[in-house]
Amino acid sequence: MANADNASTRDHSPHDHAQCIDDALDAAAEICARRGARLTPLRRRVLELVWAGHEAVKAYDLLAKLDAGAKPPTVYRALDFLVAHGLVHKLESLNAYVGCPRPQTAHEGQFLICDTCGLVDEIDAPELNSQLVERAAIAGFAPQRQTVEVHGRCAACGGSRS
Amino acid sequence: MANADNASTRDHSPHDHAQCIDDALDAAAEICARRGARLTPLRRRVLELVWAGHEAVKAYDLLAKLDAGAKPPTVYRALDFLVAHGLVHKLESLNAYVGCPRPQTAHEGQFLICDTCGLVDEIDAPELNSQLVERAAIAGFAPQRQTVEVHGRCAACGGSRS
DNA sequence: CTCGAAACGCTATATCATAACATTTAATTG
DNA sequence: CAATTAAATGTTATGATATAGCGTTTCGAG
Repeated sequence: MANADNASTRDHSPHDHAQCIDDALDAAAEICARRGARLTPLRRRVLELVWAGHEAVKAYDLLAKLDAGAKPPTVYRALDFLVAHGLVHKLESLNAYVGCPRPQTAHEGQFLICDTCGLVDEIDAPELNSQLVERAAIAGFAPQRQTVEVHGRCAACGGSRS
Repeated sequence: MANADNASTRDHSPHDHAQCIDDALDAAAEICARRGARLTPLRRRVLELVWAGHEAVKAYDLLAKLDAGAKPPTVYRALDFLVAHGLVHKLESLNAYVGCPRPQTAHEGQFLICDTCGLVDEIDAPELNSQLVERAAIAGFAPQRQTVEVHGRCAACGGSRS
């Protein structure tokens, strides 16, 4: 029973993905404007490419889709900017990137990554977050950044049901 | 107030680290024997090198410490074995490796990583784990592997106190 | 002792990422 | 609006991480 209203950002159900891209670009423009950050054509283009789907994207794949002749620093710099502004998250366990569906509010991403179809679902689990912080505090540890990535099978690929 | 009895595996307090290494090697030997897995001299040596401290270790640093002339596949294969048997964990956010202090029981690691001194503290937070699983279930997602890595400052480096 | 599987050595190459410096573009300000 | 300067981008080179593929050695099973 797929349910578009559950807490997931997105599943692989058919949807108007052009809308996802538009939303992401619009949100990015607004956020950058508000902060005085420059969403240059290059950065905008990279963001658009990252949002080609709801899957993780590799830096060199982006590179290949930019005008021929683009060099690695070009794409890495754009990604650095996008990550710094929370428009894109880096998935450490994949060395890949994914668009952030809720860039308006600063947050660490927590991800469900389907190893079968590649879908990346960013979940919003504040209770998880606070448990992690609390748990760290017990050890006298001051958290600054967290990586939470769960690999497995999404619902569409036969996760809990089929 | 460092306290050796808190839930952390280890802090940077002075301790008999030779004992840590011995324990790890003994545990590894027993586990491998029980499973019919071969803890060869090379694998044992790599495990020992990983346990040089409670910090994350890079594959190429290990390589440099092996007999001159060792090639990358040598160390990566040893690490693959150690990781597969839960004797070592890979830290995805660092592309580095750390010895597992509790290899007897299969588990996913959850780590507090001090960006100041490099200390890696593997915590055991089953409640965190089950929350993650539960949260995944809501999305119909079947978890198979998780990466939980928190970066920040450990107590000794001025995390919660000094 | 022989055989077959596992481990290891080795070469080459793929993949991921950044340092350093030159050039261009854009915002600032006089 | 021209001069100045800071930010962004282009470019070359290289560093860092990781694996494919194949030949050789080691080791346990029969």
